[in-house]
Amino acid sequence: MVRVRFAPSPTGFLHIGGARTYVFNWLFARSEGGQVLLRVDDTDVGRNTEASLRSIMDGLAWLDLPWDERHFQSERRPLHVQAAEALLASGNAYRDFTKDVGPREEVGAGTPWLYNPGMREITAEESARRASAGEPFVVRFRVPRELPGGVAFRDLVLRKQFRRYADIEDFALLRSNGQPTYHLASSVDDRDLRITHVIRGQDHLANTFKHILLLKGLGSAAPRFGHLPLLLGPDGSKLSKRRHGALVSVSNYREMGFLPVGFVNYLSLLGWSPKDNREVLAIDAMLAAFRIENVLRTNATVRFGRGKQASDVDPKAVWLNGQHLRKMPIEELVPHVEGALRSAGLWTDDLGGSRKEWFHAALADLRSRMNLLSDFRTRCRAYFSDDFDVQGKARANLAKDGVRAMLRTLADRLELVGTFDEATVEAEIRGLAAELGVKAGLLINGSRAALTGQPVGPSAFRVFTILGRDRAVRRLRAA
RNA sequence: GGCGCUAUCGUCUAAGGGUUAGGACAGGGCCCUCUCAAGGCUCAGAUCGGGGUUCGAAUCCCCGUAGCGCUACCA
Repeated sequence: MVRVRFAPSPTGFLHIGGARTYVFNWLFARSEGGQVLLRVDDTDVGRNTEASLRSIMDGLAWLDLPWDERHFQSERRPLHVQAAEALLASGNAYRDFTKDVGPREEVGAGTPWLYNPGMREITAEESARRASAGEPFVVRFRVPRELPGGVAFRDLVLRKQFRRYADIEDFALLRSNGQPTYHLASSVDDRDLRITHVIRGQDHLANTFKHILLLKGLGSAAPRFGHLPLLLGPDGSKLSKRRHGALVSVSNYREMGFLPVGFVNYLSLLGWSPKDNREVLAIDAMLAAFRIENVLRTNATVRFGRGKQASDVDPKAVWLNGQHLRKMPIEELVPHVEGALRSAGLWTDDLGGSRKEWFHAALADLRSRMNLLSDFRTRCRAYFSDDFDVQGKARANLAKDGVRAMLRTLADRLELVGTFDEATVEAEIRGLAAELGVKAGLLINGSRAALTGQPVGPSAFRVFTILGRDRAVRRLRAA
């Protein structure tokens, strides 16, 4: 049984790179009939925040790709400590009494740091004595650097990987305060939670050699690994919360009005493709086409459009969302639009009841012009409320010679016609235009402006029937 | 500095020895048309550089170069 995990640390909001990692894990596991676990890697107690955890959970839930289990790493701490002690006992780890010097920032200083001198040689007896005497220490893994070989594994994405023991540093397992490090906690949990495949960013590649070593020291088999290419910001650097801020926050996309499937589709295409020129993919289509070995090895740039606005995301993402918006069954779209309308106070319960059919029909007419859910509460406002602004160009259309008077005449006539359908409305408008000797466009565009406050939108005749006779006539007169 | 990963239109990508190097977004044009979209058609636009191997290289190898990652008692 395939079991994957997504392991965010709650030290910031969910960003687009994390979301993509989740999407790839999910697609891989589900396409293999496997399970998806969520593991909150909260070992760095000092940096964890409740707000961050909430942001991550909300963001993942919004993606609508459900997980099977959720675990908190902090709750598993005894297991981690136990593993560290086992490694210490077997000689695969040792105590390092060097005092903490903080981050080593001397990059470019020549030889890389691999271990602190003198510490590997301390005998077990002396080590135990100093520890019980209260001397602070960190527990490090003893990399068998005296051996000629190295760690080899076959990556699901990058294929054959190898690193010499001599190039792997003696990484920490336990901090001097007794807290497990990420390496220890993550590896031990992967084992205990029976994770079969670890799919994570390429920034973890160097860690993987350590984790394989660690697991081997524990006498356990390592899972399979797949390292995803990184997502780069427009400036070319790895996407990060710190550098790219709200621009890469998943909540930004949600607030802009992305459909979960539109957003997931966009993410799925960053570093992967079904190889047959299809791009607009529903979840089941992604599932059917997904192959982890088809994931690219090259980093992808996330575009933010030309401007610097948070709303100015990759135009292709918006396009993809629009494709889903107009291709998905209306019934599936409805709850999303409902949410958008609710947030603007435009939702009334009859839209789900007595006027449900009308609502669905209106969406069918409107959605080809929309790309984001938010468009329904802005550009479509006049269809759901009598309280709407008249845009500049629409105002200009109404201000043209005698247009307002003509619209009132039109209102009078439409009030009297027998059936109120598109053909009738068109006949009345064209007839009136002919009588008055003006171009039909004058009345058509004027009508749209009066009815919707906008210079653009669906066929003006259609707008009449969407709004219905009463509202249409009222708005013509009020223009 | 050390250790790695990578390199195709502006961007996302297809082609894993043989194609006029394909598609999509964005951009230009045309059609449709009451507007705006949608849709259809179309134009422009790329194999980082240099060496090999081969009848033949975007594809395999090497060297450069560039970008990115890692190089913590962060994850």
